[in-house]
Amino acid sequence: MKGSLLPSIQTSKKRPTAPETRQRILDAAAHLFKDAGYAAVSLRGIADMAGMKAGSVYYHFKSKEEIVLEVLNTGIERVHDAVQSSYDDARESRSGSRIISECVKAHLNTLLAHSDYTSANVRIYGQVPQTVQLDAKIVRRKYESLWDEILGSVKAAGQLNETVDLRLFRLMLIGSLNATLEWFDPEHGNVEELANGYLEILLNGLME
Amino acid sequence: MKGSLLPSIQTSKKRPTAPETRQRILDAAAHLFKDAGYAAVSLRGIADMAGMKAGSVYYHFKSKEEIVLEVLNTGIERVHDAVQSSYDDARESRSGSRIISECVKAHLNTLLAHSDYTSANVRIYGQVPQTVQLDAKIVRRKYESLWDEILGSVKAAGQLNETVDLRLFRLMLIGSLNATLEWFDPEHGNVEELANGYLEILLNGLME
DNA sequence: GTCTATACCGGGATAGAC
DNA sequence: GTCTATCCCGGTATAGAC
Repeated sequence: MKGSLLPSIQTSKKRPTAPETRQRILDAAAHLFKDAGYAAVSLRGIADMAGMKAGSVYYHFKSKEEIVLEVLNTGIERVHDAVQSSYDDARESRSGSRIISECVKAHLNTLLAHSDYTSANVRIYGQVPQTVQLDAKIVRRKYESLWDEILGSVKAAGQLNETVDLRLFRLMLIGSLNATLEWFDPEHGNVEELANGYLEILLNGLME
Repeated sequence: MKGSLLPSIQTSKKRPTAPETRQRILDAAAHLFKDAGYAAVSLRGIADMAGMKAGSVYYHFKSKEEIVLEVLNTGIERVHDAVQSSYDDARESRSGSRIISECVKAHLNTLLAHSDYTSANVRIYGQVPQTVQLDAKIVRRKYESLWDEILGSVKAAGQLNETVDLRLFRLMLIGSLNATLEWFDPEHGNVEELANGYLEILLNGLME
């Protein structure tokens, strides 16, 4: 499941060409998108950062939409992989709070420190054309399912407050984690501390 | 403190003209901005929804930036007023959870059901030019201060978990509330139920 | 106070030389 | 595989008639 199954946006079969240049374009696009949003980023700007002229980009991609779709999907694939891997490791512990903690840290680290693709996804998903959103939704949903599986397994082990609505909690959790993008600066703050602070509130609650 | 004190963006002194038409333009802009983002909305689109031609808008506003700045500030003023009012009412109860609950409900109701201006602010703040962001930051900070006051008063009454970092909690709280904009549909769901679900997790925590 | 007309710019995208 | 040149469109903003 690399970049496969992209219904509406035509991703020209298999690109036989220059995987390295392709990457440079995608890296540049992800970096610019996460800072400036979708519409504000021009192909000229992307090309410039990738060290080429705008026209040359079209040898590698059919359109701006094809570029952004690949950025979007790569972004989710990266958090998905990171969280899946943390989940696989932590589930042996059979500790619900341990499992959730590790997965939250994986999500935050990928989002804030490791991947422009993931932060670009969070930042611009709501700004891209509907057709792109529709295509990107497939991979997104798989990521949501992963979290439902994680939280479901903890609940099944009887380690969760019975009254908590899992879907609602997942939405709140991912939403609050993604919202850190608006204010957290990884240059200044420490992601581990951030995660611990959030987890304390989420796991134990606010009230005395 | 209506729309006063706007340093960088020149808001032409005092508009002696047609407050009603002005409102129509701002209403249209807020509505379009909250759905499509900043760059994707054109002055032609705003004018169209306000029932006029693009050129006419410039009789009322100097630029797109002046329009968006006013939308942004109005959006914060509205949540601020709503939350302040709920806070004033609920503080008599001297119940920390009651106070927080009412203020959270006021924020969510304004954001999701009552004000396009507030949702526009949350949605597009990160997309507008730096100059506009800088000007809009003043009003934003006052709103953050209000929440610091609310949470601080509850903590001072000894009703909060001692270990909770108030600034971090404020960021997490507002972030998670604002993130509901991405998925919650007020036509389908009930804001009161949403608020109750969030509050249960935030106040009591997730773990058994 | 709103209109039409238009200037001006920068966007995405294509064609063809190299 | 990248370049230059160019097309076409739609954006913001202005000028001047009404």
